[in-house]
Amino acid sequence: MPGLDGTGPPWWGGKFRGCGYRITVPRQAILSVLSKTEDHLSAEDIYLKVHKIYPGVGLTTVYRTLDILVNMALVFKFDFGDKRARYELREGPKGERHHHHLICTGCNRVIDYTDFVDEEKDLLDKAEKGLSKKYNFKISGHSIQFYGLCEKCK
Amino acid sequence: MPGLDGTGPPWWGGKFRGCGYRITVPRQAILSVLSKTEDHLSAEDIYLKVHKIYPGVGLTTVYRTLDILVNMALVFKFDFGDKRARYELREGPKGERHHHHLICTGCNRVIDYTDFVDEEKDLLDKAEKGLSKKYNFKISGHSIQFYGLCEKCK
DNA sequence: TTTCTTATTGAAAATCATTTTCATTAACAG
DNA sequence: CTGTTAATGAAAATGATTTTCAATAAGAAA
Repeated sequence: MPGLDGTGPPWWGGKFRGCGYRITVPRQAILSVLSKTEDHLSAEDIYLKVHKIYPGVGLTTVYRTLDILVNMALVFKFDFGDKRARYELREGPKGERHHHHLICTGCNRVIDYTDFVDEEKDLLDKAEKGLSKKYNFKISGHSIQFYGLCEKCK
Repeated sequence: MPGLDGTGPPWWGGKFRGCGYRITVPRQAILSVLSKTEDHLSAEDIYLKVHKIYPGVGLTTVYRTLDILVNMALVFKFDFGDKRARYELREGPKGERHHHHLICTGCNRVIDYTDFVDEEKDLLDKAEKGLSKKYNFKISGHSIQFYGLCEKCK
């Protein structure tokens, strides 16, 4: 198999080893695909892209690798309400961008937005503190999303 | 079939007709179950409860009815990350309570909370206005949830 | 480099919530 | 009471994801 292109976050090699995982061609290919897009790809989207370059890589491996990447906190997994999960590298091509999603219930298009995230952060921090104390809950994450109809669909 | 107990929101009879739907025994039974719980029931949970009293009612009908109820805005449909959808009557036994969810990723327990919902509402209103203008998006709803580990699981 | 161990893999089968199909039944308008 | 047709249940279909299992390849050790 030909070598990879070396794109993608440079640090995951070490992180992988650190977690006891082997660095394999399919895993590199999947990370490479994720690192080259701004989109919210489904497992099958990723499979198709990887498959073009490495036809040997199967869908099962894509699922397994994505699971690992999510557990390693290298990748976000989202659920936008259609059945398939979507995946996004935490550190995108332009560095980490904290953002949320605007989901069109008409065409399933997803718009990233970064407006209000600062205000949101304040509120979320406050809520997190209050809730974790009141309910004795160890909060590890949150999700905010808006649903509606995009320009074209409304 | 024996009659129903007459619990549940009193107004849905008319609302049903208004939408051109027939009032049937399975539909009444499902609404009755929903109106008697504070829990976040899955379709199968509801099926099992309904089935105890009306063994003739099938799971398919539960799914179909829930779909209708969600579309009529009588019921909320949630996705807590385990695969099954959860359903909640909008107007619960104690009247409508605007609340959000704290989801334990350990045991899948869900805690309703109403703290911070006022502050959240302010933020959400502001965000909704801003986003709908900026992205020309007609916002129809939102979802906020926190994930973490509950008392027992952490 | 070569060998060895075992994590990783792909293909196919299994899962499982949800949806569809279709012949039968029951709401309810007239 | 009767006719129309929406609603129903059982079974089959769907579709994303997971599991199984024998074959393969990563990387430590020799």
